[in-house]
Amino acid sequence: MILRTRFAPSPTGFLHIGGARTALYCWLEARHRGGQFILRIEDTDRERSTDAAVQAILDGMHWLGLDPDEGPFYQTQRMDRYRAVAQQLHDAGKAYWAYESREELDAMRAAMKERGEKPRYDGSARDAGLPYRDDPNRVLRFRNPQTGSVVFEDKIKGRVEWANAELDDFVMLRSGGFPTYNFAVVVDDLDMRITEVIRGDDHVNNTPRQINLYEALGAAVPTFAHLPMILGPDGQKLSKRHGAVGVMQYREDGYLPHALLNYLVRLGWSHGDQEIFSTKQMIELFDIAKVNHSAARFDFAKLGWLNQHYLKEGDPRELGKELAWHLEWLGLDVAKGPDPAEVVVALRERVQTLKAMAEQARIWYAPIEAWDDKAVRKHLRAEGAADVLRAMHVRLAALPTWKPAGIHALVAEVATERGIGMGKVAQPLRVAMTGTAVSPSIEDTVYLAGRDVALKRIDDAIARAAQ
RNA sequence: GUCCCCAUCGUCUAGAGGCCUAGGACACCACCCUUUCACGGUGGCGACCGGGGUUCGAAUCCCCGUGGGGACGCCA
Repeated sequence: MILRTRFAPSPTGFLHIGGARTALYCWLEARHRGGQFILRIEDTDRERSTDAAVQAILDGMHWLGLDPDEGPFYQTQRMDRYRAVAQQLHDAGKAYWAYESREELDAMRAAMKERGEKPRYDGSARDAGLPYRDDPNRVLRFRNPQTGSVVFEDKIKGRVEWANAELDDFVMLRSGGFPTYNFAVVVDDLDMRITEVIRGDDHVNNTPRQINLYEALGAAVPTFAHLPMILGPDGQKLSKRHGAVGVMQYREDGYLPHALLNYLVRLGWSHGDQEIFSTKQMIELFDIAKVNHSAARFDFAKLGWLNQHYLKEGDPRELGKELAWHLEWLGLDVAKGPDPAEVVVALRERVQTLKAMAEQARIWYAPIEAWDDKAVRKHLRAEGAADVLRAMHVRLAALPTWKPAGIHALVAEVATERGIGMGKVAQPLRVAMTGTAVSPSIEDTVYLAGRDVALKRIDDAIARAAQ
């Protein structure tokens, strides 16, 4: 039997970091073991599901390169099937109709809590044999076993045993006729021939109910693997405040999909001391059974480090395309400046994200907007700075080929000629080019500006130095 | 409240009874490199939650405590 995993998000929000890791692990497990990866959208909650969220999830998965072998399947398109299975279970005496109102249910739970018990449905209608009737409170409940226990071998957590006495008769079909999560999941996983269910830790306690359902259906139970949660940097549950923004937000913030994948694969799993994994290595080495048992915190500093690692390793042409996207996002016209691929090479050792890179590259695509007073005073109005700038202007204007190496030679020449350090030449020039005292190597900074812009900025700087 | 799970540097983790004087990475600090900022290099700081067992020997196994997380819906 071929291994099949699935990622089954509900479209009530974007694909966040926790979901992305679950998807990655499902995908890796399938790839590692030559299986198939299925995507299913769990949209039975019509109140909260949105088309925009569906699209956000699809976009996020695609951006990360986690394309499914099958799907996306949508639960809302399988209603007939859920109803048929529900009917079948009802006819077999394994489900029953119940008509308690929400208020009654609330009161029931409140009373149990009062008594120090676990709040749950008390099974009032379980043996009442109530017939189907048109009632706004009508739900179909599963007749869960009341004795014994459910045992399963979780691939991550190990043996898990759950007393049936802890479970209640959960709702399978809501009053509107829509299936609930616990019911739909089982029917879907069965129909889609899922052999390995990999999902978040928050589903462990749903597992025993689902296993009981499989058994009521006389079906084979898949294996389960429950992933520990990802917490925010403060150790609290991930929320919008932390990293719980959509995966596409990471793109906007300048992260590379593979950096995110590499970060995520190491969050809860490891292979000795290895930190860097290519996609191929992840597939080769990933082992669901070696996933950690404890929750992990999300750390932006390490993600940043990984991102820069891939910025430094990547193909400048490819990275340049993505940089162009960020430049446009900042409202800059890429056509008005240097080839983004060259900018990548000049800046990738000094930034962690493409967003920061685009911001620093601004000086080559648009006029200098802000002057750093301190830098102007210290370098532009320094003794001999104007003279150095004039000398550079003359030489740059006459430079035969506009290349970094040639520019560097001129800077060295002017410094030697005057018996001053390189810094005395480079810094005034840098401020002239950028308005600040910080930028890439001076030859790259000048080169990327282009000859015309460079000469004009030197003129402007000489004027400014005299002010 | 009830049930379930978890517990090694600030963070991610290595560790499957002696290999541990607890290793790596990020972060942090110092120095080196240097035309700025970075990158890089070298070094440093830094952890087995507490208490009981088991054992010749425990970060590793067991129990209790503590702390953290999750779940208890006609949400997933």
